[in-house]
Amino acid sequence: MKYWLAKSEPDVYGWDDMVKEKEATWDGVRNYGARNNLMAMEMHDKVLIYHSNIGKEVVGIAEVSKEHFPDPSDHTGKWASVKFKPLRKLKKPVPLSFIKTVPELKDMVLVNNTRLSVQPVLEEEFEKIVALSEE
DNA sequence: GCCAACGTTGGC
DNA sequence: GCCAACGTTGGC
Repeated sequence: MKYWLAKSEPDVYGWDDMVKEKEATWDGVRNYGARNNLMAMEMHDKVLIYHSNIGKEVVGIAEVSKEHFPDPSDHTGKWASVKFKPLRKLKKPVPLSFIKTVPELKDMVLVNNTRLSVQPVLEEEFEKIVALSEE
């Protein structure tokens, strides 16, 4: 079981849109690092969904419901896409500004490489964020 | 709206 | 293969 974090701008496609559609196709990723992460995902891996720009917070947990396949929005055949199924919304969103103050989370890619839109998360980090969302 | 950080492109 | 120029992302 692996853990990930995926970013999305909520005014383009956010948590609520995922829930409405029951399953989200994560396409349009045009960054090699992010693509490599998409391709490393396996069924049922857990994914934190993060809202960038508006909110700047982790809002929910999803799981991988379809492993990588060619990105339908791409015609070069270079890019990959996956599908996520929303599992549950966090009781309380966990904002980036707060994550930055938590010593256990200071090494998260989210904090150190703000521009990577699909990134790995350690199990401890994942658990910590879930715990923080329930305080 | 600005700007820093980073990734990608293209000239050499 | 290096590096400058440029474009994009995303926090503030």
